[in-house]
Amino acid sequence: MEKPVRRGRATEKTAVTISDVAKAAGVSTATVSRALANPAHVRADKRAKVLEAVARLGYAPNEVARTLRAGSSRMILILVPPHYNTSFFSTILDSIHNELASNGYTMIIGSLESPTEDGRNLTSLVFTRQLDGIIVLACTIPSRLQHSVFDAGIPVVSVCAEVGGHSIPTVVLNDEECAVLQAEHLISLGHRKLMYVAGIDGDYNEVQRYSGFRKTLVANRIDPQLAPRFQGDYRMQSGAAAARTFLEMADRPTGVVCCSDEMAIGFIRGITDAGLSCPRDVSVVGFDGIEYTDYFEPTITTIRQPRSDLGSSGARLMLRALAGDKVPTDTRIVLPGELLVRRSTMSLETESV
Amino acid sequence: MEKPVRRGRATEKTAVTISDVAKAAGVSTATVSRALANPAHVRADKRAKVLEAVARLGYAPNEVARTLRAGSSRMILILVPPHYNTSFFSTILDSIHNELASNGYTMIIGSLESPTEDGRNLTSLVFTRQLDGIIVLACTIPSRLQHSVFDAGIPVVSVCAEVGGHSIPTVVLNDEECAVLQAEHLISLGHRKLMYVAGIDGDYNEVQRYSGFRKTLVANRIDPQLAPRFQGDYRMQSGAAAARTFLEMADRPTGVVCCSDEMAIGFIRGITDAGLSCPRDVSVVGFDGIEYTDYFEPTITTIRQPRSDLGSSGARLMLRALAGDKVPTDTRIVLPGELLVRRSTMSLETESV
DNA sequence: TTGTAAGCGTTATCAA
DNA sequence: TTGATAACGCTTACAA
Repeated sequence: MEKPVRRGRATEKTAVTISDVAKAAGVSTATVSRALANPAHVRADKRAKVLEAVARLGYAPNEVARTLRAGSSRMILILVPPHYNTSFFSTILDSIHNELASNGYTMIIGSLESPTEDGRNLTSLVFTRQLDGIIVLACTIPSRLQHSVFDAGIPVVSVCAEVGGHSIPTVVLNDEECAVLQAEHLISLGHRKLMYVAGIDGDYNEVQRYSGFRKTLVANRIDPQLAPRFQGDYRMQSGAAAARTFLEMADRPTGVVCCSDEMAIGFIRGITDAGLSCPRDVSVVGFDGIEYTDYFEPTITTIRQPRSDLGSSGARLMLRALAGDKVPTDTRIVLPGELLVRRSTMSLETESV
Repeated sequence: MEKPVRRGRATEKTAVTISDVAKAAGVSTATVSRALANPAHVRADKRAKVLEAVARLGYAPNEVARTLRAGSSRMILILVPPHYNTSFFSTILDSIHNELASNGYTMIIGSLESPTEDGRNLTSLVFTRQLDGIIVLACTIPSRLQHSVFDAGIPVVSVCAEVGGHSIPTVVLNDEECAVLQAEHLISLGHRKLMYVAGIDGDYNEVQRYSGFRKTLVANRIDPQLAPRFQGDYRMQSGAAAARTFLEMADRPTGVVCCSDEMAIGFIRGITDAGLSCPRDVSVVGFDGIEYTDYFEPTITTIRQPRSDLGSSGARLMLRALAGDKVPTDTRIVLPGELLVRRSTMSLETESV
């Protein structure tokens, strides 16, 4: 037998490999591999020897080699939206992580955040890092990226929004009904001149919520055409911009429905700077239920999203798909939001006292 | 020549490999590899043929195989603290990402977030996924993890805090001086009864800032022993808890220095709920400069951290180390913070008018 | 139940 | 400058 000649770069710090363990335990590498991955198929005494050697040598399987050979990395990519609000998403990420980790999967986070990030990095990540799956979190996927994401042949699950153009298993909030809750709340307080501060135009959540808003007006015999709609982008600055528009109106609305809490905060800041007061001069409802709404002055009436459930339901859908279970592409899990009434809204009557 | 028998699992979707390209271009796989990684070492005409084939077949090198062979993944792990505040960290992550991405590195984010995450996942990530480096972001590393992180033989850089016990290249804010700015600002407004709302006990930033706070009192002939220190944890809830403690005091301070913006927000919420007003009854200074401070009512006086610079400086340190440059372990880059005076602080005299 | 050995897709050494 | 080929460390089909 020929002595194997070492080729390639010299390993600076030779890690413990499976053959070291095999040698130490007096078995073959195959047995070590089996003892670790498939304990039932290895006789107890050998298994014990292997485990002892593993512990003694501090062996950890090289995941890169495992991935190359087995064709699966046990890594799930979570796509998060640009400028995502951690106040909102961290809970979701956390619940996804818990669900995946307890099933042996690692999650890595990819964002379309920076200007330099046109998705090419992620594309290559998807194609070349042997990802096992992708969870899309409230993202609109650029078409360039869509191509690669959906062609990679790995399961994709969407959470918090539907991905336009592709039918994939999805977990969403009952966005439309929640917007109904927002508007009905204001109307029940006597407000009939309403304004709508929109999220990113065309965005799934935005479309759903605006639809609920309009339907509620119609149901209450208010002409939706007369309710101003401000085009925002979910962020605080656009809420402040909405306030500027609001302030210039001759016949100002008395109730404002916002598509995010951040915009509600920005809006209230804007009208406060102009000497108006919330809720005395105008009632404002937010959406999401981020922690800040409970600390802001005034505390903000909003829709609480079941973040943990959204995340874990999405992760479980992914795990099912990874387990080979054929999850129908039209699977929709719809979770209910909840109206939290706080101090940014008050009845119109009270105001005129 | 023997026909190679296909062993192992059948590949469902055979991706384009380097040998497909080699075949199409009429060269060897070695030449393809060189044409891509080391263009100068390949004759122009062959290189052109290779590139054409790459483009035509849509070839993307399998990074897993590359990593296994080359021993480097071009992946950097960013360790983020539990419950990290995105409002603050997203800018830092973004600048790190930009710096790394433009040098061919991918960043992955690992957090010590969840209760189930005791660091074992990350340990295995470090050891088994062939990471090239670790950037520790404002983290206190659990000792269990420290072992693996520092023994992995890859460069580690710390950003926003020093890692206790190990000397590694670090980028930090001049925390102590910033705390001096906070305290001096209040003192210059006539406040001499000051309270300090602390971050996590023993935490690097906390220690530095408290030191600056105490020094400023001493320099102004105020006995630091008489200034109450509330033990918080950087988060909003603990700010509200600090307010409850404050409210019970017989002789209430008139100025409050907080170790984070979130605690400042929580504190103001707490005293507002009790019928007090900020800044009329008490002046409050935050720390970090998150966007919310500019939207909260009142807007909050705080310390602005140079987040982009913190991130990119840290990333550049990492890139230097990856390039083989021996970065001294005692490297310290200290960046200056800036006091932003807003409306949560006012002069004590004005109050007594 | 166990061992042998092929092969995952790349890079890098060596010889030409 | 190029090609043949040996690893990288692991899993797994197959034979024993």
